[in-house]
Amino acid sequence: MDNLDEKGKETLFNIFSRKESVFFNKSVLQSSYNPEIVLHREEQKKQIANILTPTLRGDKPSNIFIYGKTGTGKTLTTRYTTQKLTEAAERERCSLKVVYVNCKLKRSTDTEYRLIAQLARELGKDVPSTGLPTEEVYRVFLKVLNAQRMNYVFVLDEIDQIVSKTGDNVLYNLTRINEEHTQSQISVIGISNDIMFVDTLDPRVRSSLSEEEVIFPPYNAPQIQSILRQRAETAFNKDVLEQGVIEKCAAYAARDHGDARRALELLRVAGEVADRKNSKKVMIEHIDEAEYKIDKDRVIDIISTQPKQYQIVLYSIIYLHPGRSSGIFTGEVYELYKSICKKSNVSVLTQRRVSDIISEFDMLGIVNAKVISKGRYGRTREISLEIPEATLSKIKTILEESIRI
DNA sequence: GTCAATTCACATGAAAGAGACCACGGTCTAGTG
DNA sequence: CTAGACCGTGGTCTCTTTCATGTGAATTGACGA
Repeated sequence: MDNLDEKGKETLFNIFSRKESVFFNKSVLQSSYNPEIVLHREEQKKQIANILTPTLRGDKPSNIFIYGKTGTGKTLTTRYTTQKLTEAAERERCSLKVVYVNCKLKRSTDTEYRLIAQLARELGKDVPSTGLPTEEVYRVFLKVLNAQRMNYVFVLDEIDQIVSKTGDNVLYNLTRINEEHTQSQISVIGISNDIMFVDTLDPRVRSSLSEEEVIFPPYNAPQIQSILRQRAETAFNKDVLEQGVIEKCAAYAARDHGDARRALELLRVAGEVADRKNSKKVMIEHIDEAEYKIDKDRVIDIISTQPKQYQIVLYSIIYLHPGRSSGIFTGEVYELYKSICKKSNVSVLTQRRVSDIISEFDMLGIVNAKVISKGRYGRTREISLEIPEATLSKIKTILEESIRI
C-alpha cells in the first residue's frame, strides 16, 4: 500500500513509483503517526498532567474521563502525556506502568473477557484468547497486578464500545480492584467520543470513573490549518502544495466537526491523486477528487468484506432502488431477499434478522433507514441508498460477482 | 365534520440455541533406556 | 518412564431464531351538529 521511501533503500518498486513523487515522507500523514508536538491542546495536556502527577509521589491519581469527537486529538494527547509521565517516573525512580488498550481495535478487545485478558497480556502474562472462565482471567490478572508493588494507569480508548456491547460490569470491577487489593494501585483513563456515554453508566461506576473530566473541543479551521502545515512540512517535498490546498482541506474537515484525522487523510489522498496523474504539484481540484475517492473506497471496502447474507440484503435494496422516489420498505426487501437466497442456494434468514441487518447498514452510512408509520398500513423502515450514483454500478457488479456461486 | 378505537406491518427486546473456537486435564500410545 | 497424540469437558463468542411486546398514524365507525 505504501512504499515509504526510506532513504537509500531503493527497491525496484521504488525506482518506478518514486519518480516525481510529491511526497517526501508519506507516513507522517498516516493516522498511526505520532508527532513530536501536539498542537492546540495545551490546556488539555496541562489538565491531564496535573491530575496524573500524584503517581510520581506514589499516590493514586484520580480516574479520568476524556471525551471529544473523533479526530480531536484525544488519543494523541493522552499518549503524549502518559509518555512524558513514564519518562518522568523513570527519572524519579518510581514504579509506574501505563497500559494503553484500544477497546475497538480489530474486535480483539471488545468484551469483558478480552479486555481483562488484553490487560493481563500487556502486563506480561499470556492469556489464551478464549476458553477460560472469565473469573479465571480476573484471577490471573490480579495475580500479575500484585506480583510487584506498582502504580498502574490503564488507558481505555473507545471505552464506550465495551460498555455498549457488554455493559459496565468490567468498569465496575476495575474501579473496585483498589478496594480489595492494596498491593498495587490502579487508575483508569477512559476515552470516549460519545459525550452521552457517561449518563448510561451505573451511578457507582460513573462517580468513580469520572472523578475528573477532560473535554476535547473540535478544532476550528485555523487550528486544523496549522496542524496540516506542520505535518505537510515533512510529508511533502518543498513547494509542491498549490496555494490554498491546505486551506481547502482544513475547510472540508472543519465543515464536519473539526476532524483533524479526516483532514490529514484528505491531504494524503490528494497527494496520491497528484502522483498518479503525474502532476508535480498538489492542486486544489485534486482535493475534490480525493474526497470522492475516500468515500468510494470506504464504501467498497465495507461492502466487499461483508458476509454473503448482508450482501444479498444490500443487493436487494439496490435492485429495488431505481425509479423510486418514495423509498423502499422492509417487507419488499425481505421478499426479494428470500427469492434471491433460494435461487443462489443460500439459507434464508428470518425477517427479524434481516431487519437488524438493514439497521446495521444504516449505521454504516450505506443506506438511510428511517422508521415511519404508514398508518393503517403499518409501521416499517423507509430505506433509501446513501451511495452516490457514480459508485453504484461498480458496487452492483461487485455484489453480483460475489453472490452468484 | 369530529373523535376515539382499531388495525396493520413491522420495530424492538429478551432469551435461548447452534456451532465455532479454545484450554485444560486425563487417557492412551509409542518410543526410549 | 515419558513425550506426544487424542478425546471429552467446560468455557466464551458470534450469529440466529423464537417468542413477546410495542408503536404511530391512516382508517373506520359512532356520534353529534
